[in-house]
Amino acid sequence: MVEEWLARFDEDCRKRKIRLTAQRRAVFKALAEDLGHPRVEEVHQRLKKDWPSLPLPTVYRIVEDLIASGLIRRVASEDGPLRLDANMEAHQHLVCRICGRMEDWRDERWANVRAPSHLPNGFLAEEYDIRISGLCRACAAKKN
Amino acid sequence: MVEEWLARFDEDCRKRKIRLTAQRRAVFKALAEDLGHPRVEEVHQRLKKDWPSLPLPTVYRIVEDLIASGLIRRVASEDGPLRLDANMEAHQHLVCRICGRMEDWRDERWANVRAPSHLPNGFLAEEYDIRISGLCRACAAKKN
DNA sequence: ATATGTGCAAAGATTTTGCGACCCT
DNA sequence: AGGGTCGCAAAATCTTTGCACATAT
Repeated sequence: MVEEWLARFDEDCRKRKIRLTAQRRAVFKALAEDLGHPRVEEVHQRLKKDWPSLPLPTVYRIVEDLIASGLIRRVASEDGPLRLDANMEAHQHLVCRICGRMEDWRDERWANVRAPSHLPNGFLAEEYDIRISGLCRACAAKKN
Repeated sequence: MVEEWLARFDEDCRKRKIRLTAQRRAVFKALAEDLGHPRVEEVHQRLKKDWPSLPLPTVYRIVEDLIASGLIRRVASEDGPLRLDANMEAHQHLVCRICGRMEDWRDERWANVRAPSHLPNGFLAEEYDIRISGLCRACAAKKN
């Protein structure tokens, strides 16, 4: 699957006129290999073994570019560091209100949702980000 | 409306055995008066005029407590600072993928959605946070 | 060739922590 | 009275910026 995504990545870069650099490809590859919503810091660590010198600020810049181009997306942890997701397919997240932990979840009810054609202030909908907020088992147990 | 929310706040504090302090009440009041998803820093600024000495770290601690108790909630800006919302009623957000700007939006289709009774790993659903991700008018214009 | 992207170093912004004093219940 | 909270100061974490050099198209 990673191979397939990388091929599409190259194609998308050409299509969107973003320069395809080795650094960008490496960052995307790291994200495609880790779909557990890693932080930028974690991506950087993962890249260390193949690319020991790639600096963290560069990873930040690349991540920003890829998000702006729609090749990856942010999935806010709601409590601090930015988290990333190379999975652009429709899926939902369960987010713990207390510890911020987040896991993927897919419910067919949401799969075919479409945005209304008219949203306020000319907002251009691209996709739904549906998250169910609540308590994970561990935090629920702590509260009794 | 703010008065009503404050009354409920006092009651909820008692109910949940959180000590009702003047500081906590002031923070909640500031949030009830500004429903535009302020950052912690903005809440702190707003409190300055009524409470010049209340330190920022204390605001952080109070905010953390109120979130953990379900009296307010986080609405992640997806690109950095934590944002807060004292409006606990069901509503949706439009979030710009590029600039992170976020606005409230209410669609009746979502108003009465209920969480499935069984979620993975014993996750305890409290509410849906439905956000439509895309481009705000300004960012859409910049991209042509 | 040239505009775009990267590396390096430094700073900026945001959030957390430790500890003694204070105050709600 | 006693344990949760607050104030203060300091630090840790996360993210951005400026500028010179390198590189993709």
